[in-house]
Amino acid sequence: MPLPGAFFLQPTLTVARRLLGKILEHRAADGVAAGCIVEVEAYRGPGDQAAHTRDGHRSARNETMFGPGGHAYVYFIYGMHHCINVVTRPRDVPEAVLIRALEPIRGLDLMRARRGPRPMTDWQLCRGPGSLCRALGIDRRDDGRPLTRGTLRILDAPPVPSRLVRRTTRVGVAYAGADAARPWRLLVAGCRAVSGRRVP
DNA sequence: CCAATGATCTTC
DNA sequence: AAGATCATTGGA
Repeated sequence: MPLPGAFFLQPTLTVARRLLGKILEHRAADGVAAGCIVEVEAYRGPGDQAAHTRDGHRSARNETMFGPGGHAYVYFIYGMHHCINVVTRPRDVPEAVLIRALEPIRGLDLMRARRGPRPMTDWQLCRGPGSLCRALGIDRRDDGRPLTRGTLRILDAPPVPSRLVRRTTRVGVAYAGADAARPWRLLVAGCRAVSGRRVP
């Protein structure tokens, strides 16, 4: 079952924590692919200097973050990658959770085809925010789509036990001053699909 | 370490 | 209108 809309209206760090273990599924024209969420980062609105909505900045790119929770905020970065966020909180509270890694569950052959000819183990297919969007066939056309229904959904699954959850600082936000030090990256310990900087 | 590659944002 | 930046990735 897809998660209900109310799930996404909770405080953003709560949503981030509870998203670990849930399933991100994309039913595209060329097939279905899905994975279990194992790494996320919370971005907390106007006051968070690492967020696209810092200081209330509102533009065509981040407009989706100002809408109600439960929708996908997908943006294009570095001229070649897409990243998908889960928008949280009610309308006009511009917060979101970036999905950084998935453990592949379904459609591994399709993921492999989308990722290209480079040899890759299963757990590398959705490692990193750009990589997982490519493996699931997610791009800017998916920006603003609901995650509670339709062909891009987050499905309920058992929560990850607290003893397996680690918190660290967020990746790639060194420019954000004091907010760069906030432990708003959550990940599942011992999971090989987790991106970049590892954790004991 | 650094190049890729283009939309977005800042500044003129 | 031009220049810098970027919630990244993969290869030297």
